[in-house]
Amino acid sequence: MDSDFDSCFGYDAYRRTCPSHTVLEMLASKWVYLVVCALRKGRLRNGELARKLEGITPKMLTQTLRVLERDGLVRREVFPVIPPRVEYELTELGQNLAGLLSQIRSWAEQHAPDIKDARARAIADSEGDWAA
Amino acid sequence: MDSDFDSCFGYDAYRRTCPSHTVLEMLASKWVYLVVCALRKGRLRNGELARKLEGITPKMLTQTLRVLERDGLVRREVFPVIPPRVEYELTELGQNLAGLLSQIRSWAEQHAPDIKDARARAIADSEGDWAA
DNA sequence: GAAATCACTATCCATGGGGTACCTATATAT
DNA sequence: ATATATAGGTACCCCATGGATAGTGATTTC
Repeated sequence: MDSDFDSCFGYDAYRRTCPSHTVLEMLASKWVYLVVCALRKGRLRNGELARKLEGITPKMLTQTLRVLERDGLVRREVFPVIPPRVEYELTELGQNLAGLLSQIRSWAEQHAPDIKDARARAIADSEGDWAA
Repeated sequence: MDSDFDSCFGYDAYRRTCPSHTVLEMLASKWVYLVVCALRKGRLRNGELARKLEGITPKMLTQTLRVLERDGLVRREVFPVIPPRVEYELTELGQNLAGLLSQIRSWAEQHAPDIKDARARAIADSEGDWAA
């Protein structure tokens, strides 16, 4: 197993029309990564998420949470109080995914220096072209 | 370990200015996922990739490969023949990442039915609102 | 009574993702 | 000799989306 094959379960993410392709499209978002990772350790309120995810705008936060809720990865609970209180938590499916996304985030943090170096080298190389 | 902590290695992907944040941003692309996964089993030519990734346009393929090359995940080899021959393969860093991305793709294929159902339910629920 | 909290919603703007057409040079087909 | 195909791109345009800013309603705080 371990995804040695390109496609399992009868679905093929390489195919435009395959449902798994649209799932991959949904996951391919910086904010989806970060929101799911942030919720991994427990339920959080909108404001708590906003403070944790530096630079996210209210619009993007709500938009991302709505998509995750629609796709069954996040559960939204509203408390009918004033001022309003809304909490978000991962569903079982969401927790399942969060493990993988956390590994990606961890990989990004671990290899950020390598990639920074690669980018610097790419720029240096391209600047050597000026006298071609 | 195993990313039980939110940030390791002194990098924090939640911070806008952290290099790991820009790495996550780069990875948050449908075509990056698919190109890296496609190269996992060996080097491929531009045309082979184009045929494998249904629906990718030449521009997006080239753009994606250039980004991956810039970031040190893909190596590009040009053979000076006519007609031109160019091959792409993962670097060691790229192969390292490909394992994780393949797991995500595999997860997407495995859970596509669940998410399809969740979306159908979301639509059904919202359509029940018309008489609210 | 002015400001802040809280969870949004609405509106605007700009970036860039994505599509189409085109390019170079050769081999093959007609 | 002309047309087509291959191969790996580049140049140009469009619009959808990401992202910034401002507003909403009710309540507690200073």
